[in-house]
Amino acid sequence: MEQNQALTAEQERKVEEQLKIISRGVAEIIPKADLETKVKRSIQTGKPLKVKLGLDPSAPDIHIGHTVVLNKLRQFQELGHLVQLVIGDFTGMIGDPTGKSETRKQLTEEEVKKNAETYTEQLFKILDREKTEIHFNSRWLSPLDFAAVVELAAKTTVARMLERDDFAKRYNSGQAISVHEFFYPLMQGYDSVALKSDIELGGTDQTFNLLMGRQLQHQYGQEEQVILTMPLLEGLDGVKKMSKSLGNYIGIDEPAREMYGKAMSIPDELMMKYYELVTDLSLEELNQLQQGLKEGSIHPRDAKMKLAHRLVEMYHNKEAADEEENYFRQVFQKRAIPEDILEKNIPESELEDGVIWVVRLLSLLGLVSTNGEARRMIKQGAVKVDGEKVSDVDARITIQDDMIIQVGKRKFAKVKQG
RNA sequence: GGAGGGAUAGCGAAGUGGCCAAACGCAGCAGACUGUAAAUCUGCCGGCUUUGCCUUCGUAGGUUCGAAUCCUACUCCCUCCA
Repeated sequence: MEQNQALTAEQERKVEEQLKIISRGVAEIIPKADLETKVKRSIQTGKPLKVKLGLDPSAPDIHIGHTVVLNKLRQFQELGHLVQLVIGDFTGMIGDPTGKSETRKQLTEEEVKKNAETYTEQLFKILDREKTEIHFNSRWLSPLDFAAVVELAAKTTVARMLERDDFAKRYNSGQAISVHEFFYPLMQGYDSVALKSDIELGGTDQTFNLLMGRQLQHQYGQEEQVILTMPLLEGLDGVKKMSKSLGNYIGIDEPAREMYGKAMSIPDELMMKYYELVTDLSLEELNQLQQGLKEGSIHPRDAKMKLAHRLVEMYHNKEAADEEENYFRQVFQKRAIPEDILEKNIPESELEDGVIWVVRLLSLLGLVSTNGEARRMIKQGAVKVDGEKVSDVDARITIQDDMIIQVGKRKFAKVKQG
């Protein structure tokens, strides 16, 4: 990282601009000085930087939490750099212990392959295919023999491993840590060695693993990568990190309606963070919004609707976004009945002279999962038939075509005579 | 290898012969209030055409009129010692 020839004024400007874009929204850059050096050199030599992102193929659906990092990658691409996606097909068979309080289940080779495919399909909704390399880390990890593995393992210490927060916690609380779990950071780090990455991205929870890459590169005689961590996006619950397994996520492949609805359900406090991390609003727009919310000139609900609209527009299109906004107004603000509700036939065999027991009806329509639930809903006044509350658990309903059954605020079904 | 502790509903956690379908907390669901937010209050929260019945307290047997609770074996987990 020496050769510090003077840059032209034009180049200086470019470096500054790149650094500004790269740094925006980032949680941490380790170390900042190296980033500057690398960017400078890249501009001087015209050689793109290799920016690595490791993907864990255990949860194949990309959600907007992932997009925080992906958007940053796209920015790199827009600046002319090269993205190295590493599908952890090999690592996936071990399972990343990060943030998990217990040993993760290992995936089979087949599961991993299948998940990886799903991944790449979705990724290019955000990334530029032309400037992306896809690597499977089994390519360099499977050929390693035991001697090589021992050598790799010798490059770090148990004490160092135990610095990692979740390992430390588990160790101290007496929970099991399998020895093989120590290999995960090593392998991820080795990926960087294999690819000679310049920069590695990840969520803040990945910091330890990313640092391992730096350490290993150093020990293998390479220039160390710069680490860039992105803030973790909390999920719909507003507390925990967005993740598929917690079910608090918005998937980028989800239907527009789901997406809009889920976006509306995020806590207010998180709204700005979402705007900042997952939309492409400019800084000025962001500030305006923030100001408006603070002064009370913008209703938080409206700001959130705009966010929901934006998201749907990004992953579907404007028409869909408009439609869902409209739907939302209809159903939730005016408490109206949506036009396109699920229709379902009630088979003749369920009827006795055209009459059916309410509880049975609800479960046939799939509005409840058990009869007990149906009873509960009825007792609590959550059930309406054609707008009329049904409060008798034993009520019999005379089926009519187009009859509308409602459970709670959001579940509707239309009865069709079969 | 030795000694000890544990396994209870989605999770955490009480319960140590009948009052246990199992306290309590969390999560979830519904109602009220709202902005399908948050907070709050109320109710529900194994299954069943439900004043009752059926299946559940790691697994399999046993004792008993009666077992989540006692006995036996097994599986898994943890702690300490080596």
